[in-house]
Amino acid sequence: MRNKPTKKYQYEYPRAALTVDIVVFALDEEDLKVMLIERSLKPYQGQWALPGGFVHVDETLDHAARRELLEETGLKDIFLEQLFTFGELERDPRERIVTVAYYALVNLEGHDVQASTDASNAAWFSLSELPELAFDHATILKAAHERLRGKVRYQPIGFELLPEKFTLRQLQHMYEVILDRELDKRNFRKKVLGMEIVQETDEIEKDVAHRAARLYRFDQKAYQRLSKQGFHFEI
Amino acid sequence: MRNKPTKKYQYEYPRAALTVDIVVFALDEEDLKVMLIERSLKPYQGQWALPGGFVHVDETLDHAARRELLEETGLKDIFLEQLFTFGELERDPRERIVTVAYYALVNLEGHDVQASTDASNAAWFSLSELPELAFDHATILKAAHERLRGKVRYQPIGFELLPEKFTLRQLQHMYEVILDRELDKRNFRKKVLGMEIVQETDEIEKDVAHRAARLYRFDQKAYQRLSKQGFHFEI
DNA sequence: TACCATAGTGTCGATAATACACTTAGAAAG
DNA sequence: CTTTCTAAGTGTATTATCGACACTATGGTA
Repeated sequence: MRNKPTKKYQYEYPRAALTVDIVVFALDEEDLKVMLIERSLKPYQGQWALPGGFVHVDETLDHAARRELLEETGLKDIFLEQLFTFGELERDPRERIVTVAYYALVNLEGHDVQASTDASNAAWFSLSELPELAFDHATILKAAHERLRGKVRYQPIGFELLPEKFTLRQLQHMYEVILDRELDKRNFRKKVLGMEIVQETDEIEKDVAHRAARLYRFDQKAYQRLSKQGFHFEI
Repeated sequence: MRNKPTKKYQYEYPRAALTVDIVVFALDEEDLKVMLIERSLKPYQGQWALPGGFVHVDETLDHAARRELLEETGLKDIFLEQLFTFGELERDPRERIVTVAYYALVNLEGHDVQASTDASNAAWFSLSELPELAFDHATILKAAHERLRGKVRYQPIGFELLPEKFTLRQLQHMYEVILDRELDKRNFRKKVLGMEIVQETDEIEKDVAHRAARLYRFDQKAYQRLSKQGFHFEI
C-alpha cells in the first residue's frame, strides 16, 4: 500500500502544477511518426499520451524535458526545442496543471526506443493513424506538427530526422513528407547542392536493389559560416 | 501592517511559482518603443521591469497576461501572443519562479498609457536607450524583439503597430524600423499594393506641411480569403 | 509667387523558380 | 550472361520575381 502523502510544502496562494510534454518526431520510409506512451496510471489509464511529467522545483524546463524523455523512452542526446505553454483551466481533470510543451526530432536508425522504466508501453505512431490521445495532447501534437512544417523550410532542422549520412533522395523525401507536397528532383538537387551546406562523402548507400546513391552529410560549420554572412536557408 | 501570511495551500512536492511577463511594443516617428514599469516592491525595487505578475490558479495564461497588462498599464484589447517560457533556476532571487512571456503590439495613438493602479511608474523606452532591467527581463526583451523581427516578415502583424488608417509611408517606415534596413519606396508600394491586402480609403492624412498622402487600412477579410487560397504574405 | 517636403509613378536587367526527359549504374531474375 | 527493373544522376529553356534607379505632382509655408 502507498502511504498517505505528507503535504509538507505550503504556500500563501494556491499554485498550479507544472509539467513538460514532448512531441518526438521521427521519419521512416513512408511518413512522419510520433512517439506515444501508454499510460499506466490514472487518469486516462490505458490511453496513449505524449511522454512527459512533472517539473522538479530544482531543475530547468529543458532539463525536465530531457529527463522525462530518457526515463520514459530511453531517448537522449536529441534535438529538443520548446514549443508552447498550454494553460487551459480544465486540461487535466485532477487539478490545475500548466504544461510546457517541447518537440524533438530523432533519426530512427541511431536511437533505439527502449522499454520505458515504469513498464508502460512506448511506440511510434504514424501521424495519419493516431489513436485517441489523453488530456489535450491532440492539440499539442497539432501545434508541434505545424511548428515543424513552418520551421523546416527556413531552418536546417530537418537533418535531425535523418541519419548522419544520407542520400539526396532521403533528404528530398523528408521535405516532401513534412511539407506534404512533391518536389522536383532536379530542382531540389540544384538548390541543395547550390547552398553548399551538405558535404559529399566518398561513400554510397548499401544493400539496395538498384544503383546506389552517393551519401552526403550536413555541414554544420559551413552553415554557421554562411549564416553569419547573411545567408538565408530556405527550401 | 501586513498580516503574517497564512500558508494554507499545501502540496506533496514543492512547486514553482508561475508568472507572466509582457513585452509591449509600440512605434513612433523614430523607432520601436517598449513599455516598462518601475518596480515599487522588492526585489529590484526602483528598477525598471516588464509588466507582469503571478498567474492565478483559476485563470488561463492569456487571461493572466491581459489582466496584468490592464492593471499595470491600462492597456486593453491589444494584440497579444505567447512568446516563450523562461525557467532558469536563479532567474528570481526569492524562489523558483517560471514565467510565461508574452509580447504585445499597440498603436500609440489609439491607446493612452494610464498611471498604473499600484502607483508604480509606467513609461515607453526606446529599444536603443534601455535602462538596466530587473530579473532576466533583458533576455526576455531580446527574445521578443527577435520574434517580432522574424515574424513581421511573413505574418501581417505589423499593422497592429499602426493606427487603423495609415499611409504607405508609415507602413514602410514600420518595416524599416523593425527589420532595421531601408526599403525602396517604389518596390515596397508595388509589393504591398500587389498583394491586395490593404484597402484604399477616400481619406488623406491631415495637418502635414506637404502634399498629403492617401490613407489605407489593412483588409483582414481579404487577407483571410487569400490565406485560404494558399497565398503567402511576405515582405 | 517661389520654395520646400513628401507623394506618387515605370522600366529594365539580373536573378531565381519552374517545368520537363533521357541516359547510366547496379542488382535481380530468368 | 542477358534481360529487366529500379532509382541515380544530369541541363536547358521559359517564366516570374527582385532590385536598382529619377523624375513629376501636389499642397502647404515663407
